Amino acid sequence: MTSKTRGNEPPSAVERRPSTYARIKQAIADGRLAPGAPLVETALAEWCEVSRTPIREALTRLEQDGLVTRTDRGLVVRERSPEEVLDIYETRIVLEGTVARTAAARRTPIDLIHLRHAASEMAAVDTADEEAMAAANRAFHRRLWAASHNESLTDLLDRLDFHIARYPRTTLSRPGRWEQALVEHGEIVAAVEERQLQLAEDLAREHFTKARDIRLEILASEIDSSAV
Amino acid sequence: MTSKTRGNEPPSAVERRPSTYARIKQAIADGRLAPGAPLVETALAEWCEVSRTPIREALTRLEQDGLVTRTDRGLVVRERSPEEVLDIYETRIVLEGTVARTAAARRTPIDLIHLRHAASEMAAVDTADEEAMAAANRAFHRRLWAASHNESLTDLLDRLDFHIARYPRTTLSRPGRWEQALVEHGEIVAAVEERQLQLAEDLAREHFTKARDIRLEILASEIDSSAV
DNA sequence: CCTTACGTCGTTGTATACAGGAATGCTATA
DNA sequence: TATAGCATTCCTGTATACAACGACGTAAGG
Repeated sequence: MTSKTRGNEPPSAVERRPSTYARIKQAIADGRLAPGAPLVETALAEWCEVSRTPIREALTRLEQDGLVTRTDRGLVVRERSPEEVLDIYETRIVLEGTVARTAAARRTPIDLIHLRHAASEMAAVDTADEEAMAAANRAFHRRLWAASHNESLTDLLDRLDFHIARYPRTTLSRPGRWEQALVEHGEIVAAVEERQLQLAEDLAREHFTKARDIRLEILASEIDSSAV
Repeated sequence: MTSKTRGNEPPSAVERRPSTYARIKQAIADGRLAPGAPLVETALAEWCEVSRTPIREALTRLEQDGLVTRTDRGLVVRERSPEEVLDIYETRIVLEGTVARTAAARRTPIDLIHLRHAASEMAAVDTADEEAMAAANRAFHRRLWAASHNESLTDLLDRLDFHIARYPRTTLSRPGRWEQALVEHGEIVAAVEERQLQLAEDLAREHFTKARDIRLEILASEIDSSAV
């Protein structure tokens, strides 16, 4: 990736450049733009090989997303304290539980097909490829969101998701967690299929509560190792 | 951005201009820009007496907010179906319940003071001024949000709030609803004070469930009256 | 040596110029 | 009269010019 240095693009080339917004967002996601890093328009413009105008648009959107914030030193990648990270998990636990309950109430047969497909795709993923694991997991949960047919829920979860996604892979790469997640996904799908509203909600909440607990451990170990 | 030089600005010569974003948002809120209305940059630029650049920034933010959307006819004020409105209420019921529960767990003495102040301000509002009623009500609930000390919750609720706020006043101007809301607010504050987590959550959920029910009636009556 | 004042530079906010693309309407011809 | 083709005209996306503001460094004076 990072194929810059293309100044003379042939008009025939089908090369589809991702939006500046997506590019910067991705750079934040994978840590190339670390939390606290200053975002200078001219520098980003040079990086993306566009003028400041699209950069400004992207930064505006990112700021609205809450991924980027204004400090006295200008625009920087937003830093999240451990408390904030846990708060995001708490919020997500509630919303994912609600999504599961609503999906159990509203799911269509097609939703079930999609859910099962996503679950089996996930089971087939190479467990050495953390990137693919995260993608498959996300795909499954997005299918569950979609099955709730509540767009406002989906919108909010989409927002939350990226705030956590910046801290990648980790909860799923814990030994045994992946297999456990597969089982839990299966249980959630079953509850959704059988229209067990309360059960679906409880299972989803437990599922994400475990993710939060693992995150808490990770945060704790980071504090341990950084404290000197 | 907005002017930081305050204090020495005579309010006469240069009227303190709110941000273009706030202006357009307000215009959407009070219906001057009705749902479905096309948003043409040049027209808005003329209206706000600025160039297209700040307009574009505002529209980008509004689009990110979900208040404005891109159709084949360009950018328009987003229209919400009755189903979507109810879905927003459903989501909000859950989040407000969570906020109340979290506030009961985390509230500080200062939070309580703010809450009681906001409640009494609300009790003192002239019930003929729907605008003031809505503002006081919103101020109270925002205090409750703040007492939860969970910024991600607050962020999401802030987003949701405006999607509903566009349909103004109505649920509180129902006969008797205002007085009932005052009582319910008092109960919520008491539960938060006494750290009754479950009670606070239940009360908040009931409070917003009633708002949703009233909204449902309003939507029903609109359908009745529009059906010819 | 410390402090202060001034100048330069960097960065952002705003305005404007320019080009591509889509929609609309007009005209000419069958 | 209907239709096809063309021109005009919006409108948006991008680039660039410009001004204001703040930060930083340097130099001068106490």
